[in-house]
Amino acid sequence: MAEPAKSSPLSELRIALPSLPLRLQEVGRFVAANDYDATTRSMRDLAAEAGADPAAFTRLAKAIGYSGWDELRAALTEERRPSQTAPFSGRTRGRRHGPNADVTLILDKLEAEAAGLPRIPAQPIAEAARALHDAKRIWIAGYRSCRSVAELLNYELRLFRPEQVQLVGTSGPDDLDLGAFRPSEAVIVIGFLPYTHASVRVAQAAHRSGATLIAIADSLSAPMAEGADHVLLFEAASSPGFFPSLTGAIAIAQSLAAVTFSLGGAAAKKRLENTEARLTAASTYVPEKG
Amino acid sequence: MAEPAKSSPLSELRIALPSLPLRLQEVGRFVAANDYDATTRSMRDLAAEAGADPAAFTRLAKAIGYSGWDELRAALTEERRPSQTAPFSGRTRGRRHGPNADVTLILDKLEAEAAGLPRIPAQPIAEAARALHDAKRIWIAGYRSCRSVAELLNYELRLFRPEQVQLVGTSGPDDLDLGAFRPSEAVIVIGFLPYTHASVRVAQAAHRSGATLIAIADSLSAPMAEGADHVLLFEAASSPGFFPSLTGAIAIAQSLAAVTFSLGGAAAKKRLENTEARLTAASTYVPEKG
DNA sequence: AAATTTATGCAACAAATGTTTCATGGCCGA
DNA sequence: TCGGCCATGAAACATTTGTTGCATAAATTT
Repeated sequence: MAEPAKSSPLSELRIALPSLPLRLQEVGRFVAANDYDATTRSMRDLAAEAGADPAAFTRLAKAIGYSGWDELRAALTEERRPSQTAPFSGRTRGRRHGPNADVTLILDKLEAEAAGLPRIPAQPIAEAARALHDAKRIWIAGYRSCRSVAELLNYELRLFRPEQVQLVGTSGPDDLDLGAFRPSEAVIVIGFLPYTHASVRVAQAAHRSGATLIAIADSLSAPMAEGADHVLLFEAASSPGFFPSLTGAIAIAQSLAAVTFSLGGAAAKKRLENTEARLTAASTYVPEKG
Repeated sequence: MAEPAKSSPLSELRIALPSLPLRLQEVGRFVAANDYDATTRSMRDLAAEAGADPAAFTRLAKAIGYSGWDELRAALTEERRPSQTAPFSGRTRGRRHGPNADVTLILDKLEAEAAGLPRIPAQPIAEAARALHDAKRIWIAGYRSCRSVAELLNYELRLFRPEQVQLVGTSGPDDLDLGAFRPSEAVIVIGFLPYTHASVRVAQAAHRSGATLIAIADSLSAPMAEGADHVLLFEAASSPGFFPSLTGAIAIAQSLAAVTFSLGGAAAKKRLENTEARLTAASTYVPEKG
């Protein structure tokens, strides 16, 4: 009947949590959220802080397969021990294949993407943000994998400028929107190699209309960057693996939104607070633990 | 005669060390070298390992100005507490405002996000990818800003597993899909603070159904991580600015897709080539100039 | 509605913890 | 050499620790 030892005590706890009695769930959550205190302070101390019975901690430990609280605490302690894990990266560059070829791939990917971020030029982002700030309306377009970036930008900008931001193609075929661009507006197009015809069409329409065109792209020579007033560059191919990396584009999008927000000043802050208040009132969010 | 509380218990110890009796010096060195064990294990345990008398620890604590070993240990514990705030990042460099306050904000943001990426644990991603590989069907859910991550994952996975990947809530209300989860399937939920009720509902439904639950979250104690078979952690709050950072979540999503693809082997490669060929035939892409 | 199981708080328990006392042994100054 | 002083280990001490038995409350089944 003894459960086989799983990977990590915290994940064991997490897996078992939903099937536990109510009070045990409470203390389980408390332990997961305060695992450092769990390893350093006494069970009775924790019980007092969690507002629970000391016995609940013993029962919790037994419920997830340990002989008692002491054993659980020992497992948590060992997991937290600092020395065992390498402090930072620069590891195991050797074998290309092997038991953890996957892990190696991931580490290389993360490292490469981390290296790419500081190479993003900041100045153009700041300038583009000012253009967004001045625009009467903001259109956003991105296709295929870039659609996620477009939607994130749309979401964040709408938090404080709800009536002036719009995704291209939400209310029908793209072509309907392409004729709606005006000189006082801004159009953001996101794309990288291989470039879609759709994104190029949007960029051209924006240029023809006289609207401010902002391109988030992987190259200055990208077709949607032609005629753009602002080009924000990132490295899509910098990381290993099959799919082009989007972290750079996401980072640019979020920086753009952040600076535009800060340019908005008190008015933007007020509108964002209103939006958040409305969402809270609609109980969209799970209330934070008290 | 009480010494004033110095900066750090470890430096107090180091300063007082030379003027202590021989045995207390030994014990003091042992504590300095094993301070993690000093905070977690019992005094007698340490004494046994150090080959010293338990009483020596009490005397050591008193010798450097504490009321006893308990108080010294408490000080060491507080010093080691991890969550004090962000572990590093030299933020607020120089001027807070000025002509390029915006550029500074962007640079800080990019730097912080770049620093966060290598801290993403890779092993859980590899394990989750294997679970995805084995799943008969894959569901993906993410709300509000996390929707962009969900859609990116959906897009990339569908490139090579078109019939088995689906966003929760595309074909009607979410609730319709929640009843469709099966034990042989996998459900991916993305979310961070503040957590939406919708994402928690999906996670709970997945757990109840017996499907493999994969949570991409900012904390082990996130409500959608409860009962999850795999939790992939990233730092959402690591970067300055108002909006939580999504680069970590995006990087995880792309790594997950990349590893899952590589697990798919020749079959996945073949299907992706088919998809690409179809898109090329439909002239979705702008032909590369050459 | 009654019976049965389960969950939970309380209190008592034995074991372990940190501390203190005491006896011993070594050291230095008279 | 003697006598005071301090360092040190062993054992006894009062607390505190994690645990468990028990009675009650809640939930579930019959």
